[in-house]
Amino acid sequence: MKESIEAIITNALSEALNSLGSVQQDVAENAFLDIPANASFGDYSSNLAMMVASRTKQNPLELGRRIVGVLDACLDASGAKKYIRFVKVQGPGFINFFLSEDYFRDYLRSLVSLGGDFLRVNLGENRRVLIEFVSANPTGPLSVAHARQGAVGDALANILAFAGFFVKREYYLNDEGNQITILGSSVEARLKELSGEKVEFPENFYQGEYVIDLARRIKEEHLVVRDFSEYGLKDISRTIGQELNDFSVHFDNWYSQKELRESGKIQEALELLKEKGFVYEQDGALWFKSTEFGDDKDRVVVKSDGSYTYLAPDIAYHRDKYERGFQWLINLWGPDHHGYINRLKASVGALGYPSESLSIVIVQLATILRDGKPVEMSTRKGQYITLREVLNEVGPDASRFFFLMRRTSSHLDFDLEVAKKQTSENPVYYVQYAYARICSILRQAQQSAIADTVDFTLLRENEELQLIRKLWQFPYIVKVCVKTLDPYMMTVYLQELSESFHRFYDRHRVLNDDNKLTCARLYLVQGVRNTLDKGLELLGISRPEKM
RNA sequence: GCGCCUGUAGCGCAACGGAUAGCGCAAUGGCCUCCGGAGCCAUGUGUACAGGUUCGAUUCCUGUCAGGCGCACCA
Repeated sequence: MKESIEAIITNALSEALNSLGSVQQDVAENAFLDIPANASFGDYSSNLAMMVASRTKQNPLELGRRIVGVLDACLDASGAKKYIRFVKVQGPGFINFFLSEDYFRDYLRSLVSLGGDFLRVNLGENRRVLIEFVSANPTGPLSVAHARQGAVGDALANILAFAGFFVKREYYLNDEGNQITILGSSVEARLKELSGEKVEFPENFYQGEYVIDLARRIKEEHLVVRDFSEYGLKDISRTIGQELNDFSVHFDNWYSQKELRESGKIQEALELLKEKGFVYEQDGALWFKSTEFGDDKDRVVVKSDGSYTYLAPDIAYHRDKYERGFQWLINLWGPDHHGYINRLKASVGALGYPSESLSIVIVQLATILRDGKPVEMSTRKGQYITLREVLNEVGPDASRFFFLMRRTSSHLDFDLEVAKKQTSENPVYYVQYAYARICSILRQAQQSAIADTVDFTLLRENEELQLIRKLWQFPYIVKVCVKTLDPYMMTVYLQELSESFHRFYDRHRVLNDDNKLTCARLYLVQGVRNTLDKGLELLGISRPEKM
């Protein structure tokens, strides 16, 4: 009952609208119930009256008042009325709902007694989601761009799982092709160099220091390597896995492109498209009619020399994702791939799947600044800041928070010098500090102070009620993250929650002379702890009990 | 040339088409006999430009200007 008050209000609103006879179904569906930033506009706010009024040319304020007039009966029937202090039409026609203090106190009671699971929201209904991210070519260490994708993808996967989706994380491993061949040649050339041979090292070889390291290890350990590509691939993949692990980014599956090809699935997928009449031959190549699905031009899938373009295995790969039973595919890509969205969506459409079942999230680049100047990045030249360096310099918690702090679609400037200098001023510490403070309080609290029966009505200070209200917003924030496919709002929320806590802490003592009050406040900070704990966990950030 | 993203306070960024455009940093001044001062409180300037859509625009549309990125039978 308590957690579904949102549903009750939504139902009551549409019932009230119905009883007024002016049903505008499409409008009513687009109306929303929002938690306004400003508490003076209530705890829930609906724009329903304005939406309908604009369509029917009525006065929104007047319509709002008429809705409120009949709303009372609808709410009364559901038994929710005792939790609603009043409903008011404000501003240009918002219908604002003000919940009672007891409602919030009941929320706190449930939160503490049920713990983190109480916060869970079921939006996914166990729908199977495959989220694919990072998928960097295993030809060099991960860059900061990959790091950001890792942070966003991992957090997003956590949030989706928490919101009731069945989530699997996947890394698509490009373990064959030109790039890998060149990698092998690069390693071999460096090895010869180390042995004193004079070899040429072409422009298109991988120039990075790590190739030399790799070759040096082969030489020093007297390894017999038959296939340098294979060796380089294995070694670098292992390094990538290790780095991601140190960054708390985990995958359920590493999907090999090589195995995909060997399984014959690429051919199968192309046959399928052929049967459906979506491919044709021209100039000796095989083309996919992606224009029939909204792409600007058709795309080659098999080159005139008989080899596949990148698109061919990708079509097969995505078909395989669906074949494995996933209903929703989420791909995180860098901005350099945005031109690729249409053709992949076209592929999915051609295979017969709804285009909404594939979501592409473009993770904008993180520009690395050193001494205020952007660092040129190129995998080939081996000039870039690696995930490893960021981890060493800034640490996993701060860097993860940092990568998530801006909207995923926004550019991110990351000045290494500043990040290092301001480590203690990084917002992540503000949040973690709140957590550590609470742990400290709980350590000092007498066990006896935590009673079975708590009088939550003792929590009546402004800062206390505001803090509980903030706690109560957590499930709403989870919903926003799912809707926007962006963990960013969670970072904002955790900072706001910490702020509410610090303010409360500064003005009121938790451990005080009044046993009953102490007890109630201990429950309050326990609730804050549960919520911070869950929020940080979803973002993949540690919760230190001492700092 | 075509396409995508971005122009908001000194800097970095917020604001499902909503209400008085917010937050952090930096700056100035206050707050520890008391649970962790990595904290709290106070102080203020702004939507690149020109039109349009509507009850209402930072948000949507058109154009101009400025910045970033992408436009392969590469991956």
